[in-house]
Amino acid sequence: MIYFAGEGRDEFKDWLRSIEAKWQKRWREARIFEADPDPSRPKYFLTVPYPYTSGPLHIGHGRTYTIGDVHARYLRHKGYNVLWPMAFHITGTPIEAISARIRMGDEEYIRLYRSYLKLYVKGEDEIDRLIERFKDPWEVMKFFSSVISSDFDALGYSIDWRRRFTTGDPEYNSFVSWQFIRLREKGYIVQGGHPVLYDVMEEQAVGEDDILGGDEIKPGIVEFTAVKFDAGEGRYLVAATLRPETLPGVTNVWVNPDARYVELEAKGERWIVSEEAEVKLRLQQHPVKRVGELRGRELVGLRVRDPLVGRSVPVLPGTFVDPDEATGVVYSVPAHAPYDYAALMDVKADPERFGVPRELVEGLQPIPIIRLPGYGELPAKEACERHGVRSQEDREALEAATEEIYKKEFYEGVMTAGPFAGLKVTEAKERTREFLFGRGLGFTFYEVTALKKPVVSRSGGKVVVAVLPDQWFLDFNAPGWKERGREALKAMAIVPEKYRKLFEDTIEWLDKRPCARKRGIGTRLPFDPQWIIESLSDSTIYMAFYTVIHRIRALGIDPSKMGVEFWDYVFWGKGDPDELAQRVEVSPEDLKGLREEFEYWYPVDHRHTMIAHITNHLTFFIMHHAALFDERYWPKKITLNEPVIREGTKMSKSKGNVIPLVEIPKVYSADWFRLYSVSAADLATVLDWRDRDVQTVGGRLRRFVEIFRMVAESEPSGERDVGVLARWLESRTASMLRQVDEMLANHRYRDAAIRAFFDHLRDVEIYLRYGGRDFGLLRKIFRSWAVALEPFIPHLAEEVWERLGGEGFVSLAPWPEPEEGAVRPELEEAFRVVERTIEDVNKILRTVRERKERLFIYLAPDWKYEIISRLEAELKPPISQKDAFRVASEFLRAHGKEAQHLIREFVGEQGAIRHSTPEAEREMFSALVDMIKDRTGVREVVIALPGEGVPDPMGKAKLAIPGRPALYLE
RNA sequence: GCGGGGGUGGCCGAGCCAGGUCAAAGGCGGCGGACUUAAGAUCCGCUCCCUAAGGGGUUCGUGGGUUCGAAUCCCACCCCCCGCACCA
Repeated sequence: MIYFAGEGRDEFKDWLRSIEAKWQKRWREARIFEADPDPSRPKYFLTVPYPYTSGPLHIGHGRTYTIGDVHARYLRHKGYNVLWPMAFHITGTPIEAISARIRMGDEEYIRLYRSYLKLYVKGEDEIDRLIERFKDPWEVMKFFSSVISSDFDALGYSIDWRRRFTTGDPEYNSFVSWQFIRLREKGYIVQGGHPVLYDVMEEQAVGEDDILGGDEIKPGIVEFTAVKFDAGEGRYLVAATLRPETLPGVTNVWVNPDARYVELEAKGERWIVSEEAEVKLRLQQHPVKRVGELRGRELVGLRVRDPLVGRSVPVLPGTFVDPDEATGVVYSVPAHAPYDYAALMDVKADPERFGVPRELVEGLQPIPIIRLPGYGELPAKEACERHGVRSQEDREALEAATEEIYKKEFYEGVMTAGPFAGLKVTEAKERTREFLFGRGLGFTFYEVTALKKPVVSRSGGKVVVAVLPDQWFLDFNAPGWKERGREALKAMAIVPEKYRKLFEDTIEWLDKRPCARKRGIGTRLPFDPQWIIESLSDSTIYMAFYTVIHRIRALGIDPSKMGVEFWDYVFWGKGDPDELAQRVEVSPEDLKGLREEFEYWYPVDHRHTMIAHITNHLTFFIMHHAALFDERYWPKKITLNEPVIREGTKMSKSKGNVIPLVEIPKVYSADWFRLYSVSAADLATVLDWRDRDVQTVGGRLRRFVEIFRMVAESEPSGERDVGVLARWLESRTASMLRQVDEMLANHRYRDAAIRAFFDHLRDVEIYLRYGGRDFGLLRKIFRSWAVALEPFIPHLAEEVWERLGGEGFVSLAPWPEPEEGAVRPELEEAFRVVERTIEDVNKILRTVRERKERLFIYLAPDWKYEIISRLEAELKPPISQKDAFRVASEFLRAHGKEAQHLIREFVGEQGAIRHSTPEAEREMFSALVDMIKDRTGVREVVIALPGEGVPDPMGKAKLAIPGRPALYLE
C-alpha cells in the first residue's frame, strides 16, 4: 500500500510530503476553507497580520501563522464558521528601495536577492531574468506574494484565499482614503513641524535603510539647545549645547580657530555659526541669509554675554570643536564638562601657542554649579584625571569621561548656582530651556547622531536634520480618542495576559505620530496628495476590508466610483443604498449584500501575531477601531507569541542562520514543522529551534504512522477487549479529548499538542505492548484521535480519517464529545500507581545492588482504603494526629497497630496519599505484570492480593497502603 | 533613565497567578542495558549528594520575612533580556 511509510527515513519523509500535497489539493478543490456568512452557525473571524512582501518569510513567521491556523482548525471542529483570510502588505519604502538599488546596480543587494530567488527558482538564466524584472517594485511584490502564498499552502494553512489583496490595489486605496478622510473629520489628524533625517543632495527625507552603513551606525536625531551669546550691536554668537542647565557655569565660548564661520541675518539679528550650520538652520525652518564670512580665529578674544546670568566671557580657540556638530560654537563649563576642562587647561598652560593673550585666560577658573554625590567641586577635573586625559586631543579618554559625568550629573546632580539653584539637573534643564525659548534667547537645534560619523546616504548625500513644516500627524491625544482606546482595550482579551500592561502603557505614551511620507508605495493622502500614507497607518482596520473585497471584485465595482459614501454605507450603514447602488453601478441587493457580509463577520474575534507588534501595529489596530467603529465592532481578542531563535542564537541575515519557510516542506514536512513549532514552546516563550529536537519529533511522528499502519491494515477480530488496559485507554482517550479541547480553547497550544500527540501516542503504545490487540477499539480511538490531532497535523489526520472510513474531511468533523462517565479517574490513577511502584522497585534494586529474581507486590486490604477515604472526607490540612485518630477511631479498635501506622502515614503526608480504588489497583497490577518485568528486569512478578495467602517471608504485606503496595524482592 | 519581562537541576524548559500530591513534567545531552554481524533507528532503566529495601540530606539568582508548610506569597538586593516611535 503506497501511502504507508517505507523503511527508510527518506521514504517516510517522501510519503509524508506526498500525502500533504494530496490533501492540500483536495482541500483546494473542495474549497472547504472558503467561508461565507451562515446565520445558522456562530462565526469566528480570525486574522494574523499580512506579511510584508519584500523577501522570503522564515520559520519565525511560520510559527505565528501556524498558531493561527491551529486555532482556526480547532474552532471548525467546535462548530464555528471560521474566516481566516490573508493578504499582502506592500506599502512603504522597502520594496521601492529594493528596486531602486537593483536599478543602481548595488552589488550587495543584487547578491542578496539572487540568494532569495535561488530558494524558489532553478537556473541562473531565470534568476537573471527575475532580477531584471525586480527593477520594477511591482514585480518584487508580485513575485514574493506569489511564493509566500505557495509557502502558506504548502504548510497546510486553512486560508480563504478569495479575499486576497495587496495594499497597493485601487480598492484598497479607496478604502484607506475613506479612513483618513473620516479620521480627519473627527479631528484626529493634524499638521505641524517635524524633524526628520534628510539627504541634502537628494533633497528628501531618508530612513535608516537609505543610509550608508544602515543598521550598524544607528542614525538618529538629537535635540541641542542653541543659546545666543550677545556680542553687542545685534550680533549673537550662537552656541549649542546638550546641557543648557550648565549655563551658570560658563567661563568662555569655544570656536574652532581653523574652521569657517558665517554671519547670518536672522529675524533682524545677526547670528554667527559655523559654515556647516547654515544649511542646517535653513532646513530647520530658520530663515537665514548669509551676510559675512570669517575664520574661527578672527572671533578669538571677542567678549560675549550669556543670556541667563549675564556674565561677560571671552571667545577662545578650541581645536576639539567640530564645526559640523550643531552650530560649531560651544560654550565652556570646565567644572562639569571634561572637554572644556581639558581645553581650558591647554590654553592656560600655553596661551601663546593658541595665539591668545595671556591676560585673557589668566583669570579663568572653573565655576562649580552642580553638586554631585561622590565627587568634589570639579567633577570634570576628577573625570579627566581618572581617564588619563592629557589634552583636548585625547578624544577617546574625553568621550569616556564625558559620558561618565553627563550621565551621573543628569540623574544625580543638584544645581548649586544660578536661577535654578536647588533644583535637580533634570528639572533645571527643562526650566532653562523654557526660560531661553520664552524670551527668544535660544531655540532647539536638531543634529544627527550616530555611532559613526559622518552620516551619508546611499546615494552619497550628506545627511542632516531637516524640519518638515507641514508634516501630517495622527494626533492620539486628540480629545476623546485615548478614552475610547482604553475602553476598547479593557473589553478585549489579551493572551498571555501579562502583555496587557504593555498595551496600556503604549496607549498612554502615544502622542502625535507622523502618518504620511513623501516617498514610497501606498495610498495618497486624499486631502494633500503630495503625501503618501505611511505603512503602519494604512494597516489598522484592514480586517474590515477582508469582509467585502471578494464581493467587490466579483461585482466588478469600479474603484474610482466608490468614494467615501460607499464605505460609509458598507461599514457604517449610512446613506441611501438605492441611490448609492446606482452611482457605483451595482444592484441595490448586491450593495446590501456587502453591508450584510461586513455585519456578519465583524468584529474581529481574534488577532494573533508576534509580541513585537504590541507597541505599534496592535495598538494602532485598537486605536483606529476605537476611532472609527461602534463599540460592537471593536476587536475581541489578541493573542501573541514570542519569536523563534535557532540553536540558542538569534536568526539574522548577517549570521546566515535564517531558515526560510520555503525550505520547511522540502527539508522536513508541513505536519512535522507544525507539530514541532507548536509543541516546542508556549506562546510566551521564545522558541529555540534545535535540530536535535526537531528530529525527535520526526521520530515520534514516524512511530505514529507505523502504529496507524498496523491498525489500518489489521482485520478487526470482532472480539471486544474488556480488559482493564482497554478500559484505561478508552478513559485516556476521553480525558485527552476533554483536556485538549480545554487547552486549545485557552490558547495553551503547547500543552494541547503534547497531550494530544506525544502523551496519547505513549498511551497507545502501552496498550499495544501490554494490553490487547483490539483493533476495533483502536480504530475507534484513532478516529476521534484524528480530530484532536487535526489542528496540529491536518494532513496526517486526514489520511487517518479517510483510511478508517471517516466521512468527508476530518478538517470539518465535529469535535468528539466523550460521553458522561467516559473518563475513569480511578483507572488513570491506578496506572500511575503501577508506574510509581516500578520506580520504587528500581530504587530498591539500585540501593541493594544485588540481583533479584522475584518481586512480590502486596496490595492493601479494603479496610485501608476505607480509612483513607474517611480521613480524606473529614480532614483538611493542617491535620493533627489527634484529629486523625479521632476520625478513624473505629478502625483503630479493629486493626490496632496496622491502622495506626497508616494513620501516621496519612498525617505525615498531610493527606497527600495518592491512590485509586482497591479494585482498580488490583486489576491494573495484575494486567501490567509484563510491564513491571520489562521495566525492573526481575524475572517473576507475583501480585499478592490481600487474603490470598501468598508467601510473605519478611512480613511486608502489612506495610501496604492504598496507592503504595508493599514490596518484597528475593 | 523610563517602561515591560525574566533568573529553576549539565543544557533547553514546565511549574509560580489560585502555597502542600515538587528532588521538581517533558525534551536534549550523558551513562548502562535490550535488539542487531555492526552502526543507526527503536525500546527499557539511570542521570543533585549519601544510603546493603522504597530512607535521609541539600536544592529552584542572593539575603530576609509570612506560614504548620514556599520554587510558588511579601520585602530588599544582584544579574539578564526587550521596547523607547514615525520604521516594516
